[in-house]
Amino acid sequence: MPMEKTFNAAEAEARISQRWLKARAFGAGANAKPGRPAFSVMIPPPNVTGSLHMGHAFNNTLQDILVRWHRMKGDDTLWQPGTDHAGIATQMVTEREMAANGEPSRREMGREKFTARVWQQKQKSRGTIIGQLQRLGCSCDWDREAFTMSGAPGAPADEEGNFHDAVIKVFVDLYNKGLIYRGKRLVNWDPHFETAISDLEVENIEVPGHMWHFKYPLAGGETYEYVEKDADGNVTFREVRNYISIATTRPETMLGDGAVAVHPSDERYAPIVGKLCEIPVGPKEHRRLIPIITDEYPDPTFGSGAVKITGAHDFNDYAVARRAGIPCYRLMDTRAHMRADGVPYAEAAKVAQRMSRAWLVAKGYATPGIAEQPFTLSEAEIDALNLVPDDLRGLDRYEARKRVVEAITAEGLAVMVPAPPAKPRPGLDPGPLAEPGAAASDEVPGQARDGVEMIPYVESKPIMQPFGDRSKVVIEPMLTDQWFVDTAKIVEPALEAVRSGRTKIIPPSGEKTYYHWLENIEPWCISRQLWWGHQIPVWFDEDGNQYCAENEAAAQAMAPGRKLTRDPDVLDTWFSSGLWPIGTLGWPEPTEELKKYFPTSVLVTGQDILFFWVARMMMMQLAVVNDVPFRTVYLHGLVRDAKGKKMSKSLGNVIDPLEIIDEYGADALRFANAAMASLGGVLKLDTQRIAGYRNFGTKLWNACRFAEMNGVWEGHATGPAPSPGATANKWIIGETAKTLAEVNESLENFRFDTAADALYKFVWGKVCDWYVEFAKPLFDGPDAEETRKTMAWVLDQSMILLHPFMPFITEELWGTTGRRAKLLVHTDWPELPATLIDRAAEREMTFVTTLIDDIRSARAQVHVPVGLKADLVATSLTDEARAAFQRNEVLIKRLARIDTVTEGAAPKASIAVAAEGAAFAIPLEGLIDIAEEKARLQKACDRLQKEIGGLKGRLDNPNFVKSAPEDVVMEAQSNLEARVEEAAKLQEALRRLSDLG
RNA sequence: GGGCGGUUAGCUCAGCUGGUAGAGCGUCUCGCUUACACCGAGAAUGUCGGGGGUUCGAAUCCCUCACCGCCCA
Repeated sequence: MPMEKTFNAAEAEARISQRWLKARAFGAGANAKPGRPAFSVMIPPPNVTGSLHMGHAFNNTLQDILVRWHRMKGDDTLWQPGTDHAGIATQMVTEREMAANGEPSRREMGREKFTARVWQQKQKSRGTIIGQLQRLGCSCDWDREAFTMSGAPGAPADEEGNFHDAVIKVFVDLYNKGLIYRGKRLVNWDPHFETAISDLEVENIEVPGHMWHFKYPLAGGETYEYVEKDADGNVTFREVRNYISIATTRPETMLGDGAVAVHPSDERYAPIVGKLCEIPVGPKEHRRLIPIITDEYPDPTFGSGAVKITGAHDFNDYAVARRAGIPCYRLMDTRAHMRADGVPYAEAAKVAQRMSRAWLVAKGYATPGIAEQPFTLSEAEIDALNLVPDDLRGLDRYEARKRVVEAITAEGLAVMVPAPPAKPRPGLDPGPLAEPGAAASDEVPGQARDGVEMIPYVESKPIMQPFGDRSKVVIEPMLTDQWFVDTAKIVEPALEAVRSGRTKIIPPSGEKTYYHWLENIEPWCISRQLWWGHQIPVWFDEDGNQYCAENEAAAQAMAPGRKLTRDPDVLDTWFSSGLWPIGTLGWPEPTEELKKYFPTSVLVTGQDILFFWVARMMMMQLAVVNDVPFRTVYLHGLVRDAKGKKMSKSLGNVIDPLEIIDEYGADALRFANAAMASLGGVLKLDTQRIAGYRNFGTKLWNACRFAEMNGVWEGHATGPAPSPGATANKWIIGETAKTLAEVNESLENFRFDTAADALYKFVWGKVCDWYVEFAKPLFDGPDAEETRKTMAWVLDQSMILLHPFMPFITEELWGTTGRRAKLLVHTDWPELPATLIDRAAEREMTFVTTLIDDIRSARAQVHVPVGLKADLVATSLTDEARAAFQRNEVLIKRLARIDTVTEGAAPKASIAVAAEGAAFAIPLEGLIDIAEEKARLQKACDRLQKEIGGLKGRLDNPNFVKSAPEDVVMEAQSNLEARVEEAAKLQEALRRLSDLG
């Protein structure tokens, strides 16, 4: 049955996939040859509930190319697949679906039932992305599919694997080594999911915001002289004040202020350091007094130079508070509503007041009263204090903000400025952004003073705000008990491994980023207040003592007779995926796979995930098994749309890889991915380009179809390169060997783009454009048999070399073009010696192809009809050129559309073509426009002259000849000679035409 | 503010350790020559972001400025 005109990807892909799977072609060690090394790759596990997007498609294409290549080379290959339980994301997806179905909420269900429900969701979703990866052609060992939560309590019976035990064991080990600790720390709190998240899961986005300026009155009506000076020390402003001016973007957090801080060098506030000031919110009779302290943190040039310190709700403030011993008062609950728990405000405020007083005494700013006892509170006692005034309790943080601003402004404690356009007073400098009343809700009637309308000073300005990368709500820094990995203690080996080259990161800029992050590593918060995940294996007794053990029985054994409760938190998903390399290979069992495939060869992943995952895997593997997880890390950029925009649903510019596969086939998408994969930078995806690579596949298809029509495949069997006699055949075999070398070298260096480029140029530019054309006349001559053999071999090599890039179409061709011993997926990657490259054949074919090109170009430019067969006169020929010409005369005549060839003098009316060692003329009396031909020749001469000028200039420069390497000088010399020769021939032709007039 | 990267043909990008710019797509002209119109033949197009420097020679190395992007504050 003759071949179709095009490859039917939609029909064939599923069928071919099935064949591979049925043959277990992707199993670990499939096609491995004795003595060959192992090659292993861990898939970056996609979210189990996710679906394939372009980033996955790109990432997995590259992995598959490497894996298929190594497998064909006979390496003992493993591509380990699997999915990630993705704590927050999966919990979110499940809850959303539950709500849509009208199922009971998570809280109504309770933890156990909910967890079971998420398992259902997982089983339902799991097939989606795995199936999509298979559609892309990923040759993972699917029988080994892993899951980061396999083996966890509650897992369905048919759920295989046991990743859970590995995770728990690592936690216990690290805990016992003192590398994991629990503590009350300020963490990023997601009020939507009501869990802590790591700083990497926070996106800082600049949004429009406001900065309010408020007066904090000094205690007891005290006053001081506030003086501002310019750079030369001249006084520019002087005023007696009874307050200190504070700027804030978050007025609601004033309730939790523990101090006001100024820079130690700030002379303006020196007189009042160590005094108390009043937080201007809350019931008047219970206003809290807080100390004015010094710290390096406040920037004297920013705002008023004074900063309120709210240790429990701001990371910078937290650091200041820790340094100064200032208490941190938590104001909000898990949903970022103002706290409604605890004793009434009046009582809490009284206790906090004593804290301030005690601080002054402790720091020596105040002398203790005779009966005054030192006053301290434990962390837990401070946390229990709710300093939210009764009327604000239970409010959302933004509602509370609004109320606080209103109350302060009404009381006259907002800093006031004259309404624009009047110029504001010095000392306040609202700047151009000063905006009366700010948001409509903040509007307060202006107060008349000295006849000028005064308004509250509220700056409208962009502020950086943290958002949860999943929930998209504003993150609240929150003081909570969390578990941390003491990363500082395990970071050094991870740094050392890259510094020493034990693990190589490419591109090298990735290494710089890696160092930068690890050298400034922060403790890693690994607890999450979720239900879906690995529950932390720590139990507490009634006294709060911790028992860390692999299970409850073991914990109980550590605490005989005590009643234990387990920590309800789960581990950060990245903690478990951090163990992906060893966990998927069966660790802690000393499995064969672990021995063979660990450390893994290559990790291919996006550069956005360097910190999240790569760096943490490095730290964890080194800490747990004292070895690097991978030899090489290949980082690639993010896939964008054709204009470079990030693909997002809201922008509507998402390109769905599955739609692309439907329309163009997986091979086209894969080849496009490979061709785009230059090192570094952004990846802009253009469907036109994908269509181009679909066409490329068709091109190969049709070359094979042509071969079939010419009986090339009859009796064909895969074998070594034939030894033909015809130059064209020798030449294409050499080209094949050169291409193989180029592909090998490119892939060794992870240059998927240059590998793809080399293959494209070879298959289209050499095989299809030239070799197939050469073969047509050869099939009619004495060399027909060897040409058939050569073409079969060359097309075989093309299929083999393209297979890692375009597995489907090549496997299909492989199956339809001959009797094959094995599937292409397991066919040996060729080893072609350089001796196959015949330099003489190469030179001869270059002569032939450039001559054909030049004749075609000359004809086209002077509008000789393509259909017209012209005559050719060789006006001069060296012996070598004559021999080359004669040997390939049939090819030249056919492709350049030449009728007869003679040697002799050029007729006057003819077009001229110069070649190496030869000059030709095509007599075309009456057919060509003399003026046009003259113009063409003149243009060619001009171009040559310019080149000659440049080359001469260089060679005439004694410094060039003296300092440049010898081969460069020689090359310039021979180039010059060739150009001069060519120019002479064209000049000669030009002269002949001029004679004609 | 700190760090990293980018700025090359209309578009998207290559261009290694300095030797005088390339590929795909798009554009234009011609063509149904029995593998392929998802095709063939031909053509056009760039003071390699600006300025300075090193060098016989710079897209390539150094400095500087401008703009863009990413990461971290």
